[in-house]
Amino acid sequence: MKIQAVKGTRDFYPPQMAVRNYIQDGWKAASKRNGFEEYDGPIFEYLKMYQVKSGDEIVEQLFNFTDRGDRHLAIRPEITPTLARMVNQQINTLPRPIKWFSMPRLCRAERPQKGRLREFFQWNVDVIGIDDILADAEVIFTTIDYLRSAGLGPDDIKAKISSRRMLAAFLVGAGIAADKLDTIYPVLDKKPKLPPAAFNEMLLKVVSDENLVLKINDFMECDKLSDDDEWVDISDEVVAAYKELDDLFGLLRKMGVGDYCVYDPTIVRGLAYYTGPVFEVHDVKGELRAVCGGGRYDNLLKDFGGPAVSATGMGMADAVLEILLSERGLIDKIPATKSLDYFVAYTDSHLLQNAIELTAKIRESAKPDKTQNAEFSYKKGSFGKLLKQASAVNASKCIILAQEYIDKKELIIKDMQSGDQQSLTERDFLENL
RNA sequence: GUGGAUGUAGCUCAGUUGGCUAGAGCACCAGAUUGUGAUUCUGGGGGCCGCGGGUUCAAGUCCCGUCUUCCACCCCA
Repeated sequence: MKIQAVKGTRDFYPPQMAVRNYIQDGWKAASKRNGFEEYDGPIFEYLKMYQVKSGDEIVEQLFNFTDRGDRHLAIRPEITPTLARMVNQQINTLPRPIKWFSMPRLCRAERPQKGRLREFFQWNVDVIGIDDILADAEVIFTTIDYLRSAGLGPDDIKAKISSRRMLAAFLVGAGIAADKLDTIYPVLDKKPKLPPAAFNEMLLKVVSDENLVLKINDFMECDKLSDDDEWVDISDEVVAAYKELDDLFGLLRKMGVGDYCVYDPTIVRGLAYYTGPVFEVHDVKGELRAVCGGGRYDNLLKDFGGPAVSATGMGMADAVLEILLSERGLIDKIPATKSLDYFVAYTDSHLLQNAIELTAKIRESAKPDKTQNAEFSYKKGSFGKLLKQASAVNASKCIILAQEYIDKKELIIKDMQSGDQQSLTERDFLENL
């Protein structure tokens, strides 16, 4: 019986695994450069954990099951609830700021499409316990720091930044009841995707006031952050939120990533839990869905039964990122084939035992800080074939055991690139490894 | 969940109005080549033609269903 891979999943053969490792190594390195520590949690949690913020409709969109103890469980579709749970459990003893990152494998039961799979990896970076725009700046910087290190420049990607706090203050200042905001956000989030007329119609349905529709359009079409704009003076809260956002841009410029950052009020994010700055990174051409998204979520820990602790963070999935890197030719150079430091060959099959012994000694000399690998051939072919095999496995050096080895324990070391050969006694060779 | 496209060797694909034993290139394995490799030449292994049903003397080819993949919508944590 032939069994296929499940819909929306990927098989990582060595070449694909090399790409995945390249991406994840980059995530990890950027996290560590910026002072984040790695954490992880279980791959499944109680189903109700994901219903806390998203309601029952979320159940259809995740893989859930009942275990033999009749527990209703779900494979994690995101790691933020796990993070909230873990932090809440130890909130009194964890030193602040809590700067953690993770690269969880996540599953969502959605229809696959471009840049969207049912199983993927998502880099998460969060700063918890700091109610300061500095933390937001650092999360955004870390995100850009990684993308920059992967080879993406300000002409390739932009971090579009806006403020949920400012948007909320503006809407309330314009006359919208605070308890209606959650129904308006998902509509505003669609503005970039809809033709103006359709958007206005949708918006009118939730605000029921044509003047408000115009005002909101004005606010969302403003692409420069400036306190000259008439909407800034609506209320003290708008002024405060404006100043905060302005400070954020100032910090990002100081950090040297100002070129990557633009103000974009159409970045709303559908989710209700954001409370401050929000951002998404997009490809400049606008051909792909968002590379990542994030923002401040000051109420989440409290919603998960913990204390009111502020937090800000970001999530970046591997799917869109890989498409983008690949389109820009940035993952072609990854050595997908295996490489070998030493291939041990011999001219006479009697020397196979010696080759095995020497290979083992080279491997033994490898240290954690100095890895080196060595192989011999399983096949007892002619010397020509062994050399052919050395080429095939990408060996940088081939060690040849020949008559000289029998006579005076001398090895021939052949550089596979240049073809140069030198002789060395086995003892000298092993001592200099 | 809705709609469109798709499926032939490991990969990229060809396969005539339905008609002999389903092909090519690349990849893989082996030999040419028993002390010098990566390019050359020769040979070889690989196919439930996605799966199931139907029409037909005859189906890779036509019809129906189903699954996968891709794309868009819904949703987007």
